[in-house]
Amino acid sequence: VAAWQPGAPDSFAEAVLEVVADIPAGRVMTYGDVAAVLGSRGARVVGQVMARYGSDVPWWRVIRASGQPPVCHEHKALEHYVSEDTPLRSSTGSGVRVDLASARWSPEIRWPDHSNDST
DNA sequence: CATTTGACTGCGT
DNA sequence: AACGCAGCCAAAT
Repeated sequence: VAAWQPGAPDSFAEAVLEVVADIPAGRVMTYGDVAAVLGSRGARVVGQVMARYGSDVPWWRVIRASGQPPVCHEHKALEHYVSEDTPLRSSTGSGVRVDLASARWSPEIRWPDHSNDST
């Protein structure tokens, strides 16, 4: 991980990896949101990047607009959700749905960190 | 350079 | 609520 230099995205993929890597535990973002943060609407492009380079980033924090992790990866993602205490919305019986109403996170927020303040 | 492919999304049936 | 169809966008072939 951290094989790329922050602030110097060579490609759309690099930018995606940065945003995904910025998602804290217990929070999730939809592909469309990540794409929107990058100033693009290529939700599928984000997914495509994840499929190729996502193996090095917390991809389970990036889900579909339906609140479900990528197909074929729902089970693995669920393991991470329960491990990160991600706000789920339905039972773990059939379909892992994340509570986007609460788990949705914005990379612009940045958690209140005033450990270094300079006036 | 043109075509094809998706870890997607939103709407209609 | 589930399934199908068309739109979008950047990368890979």
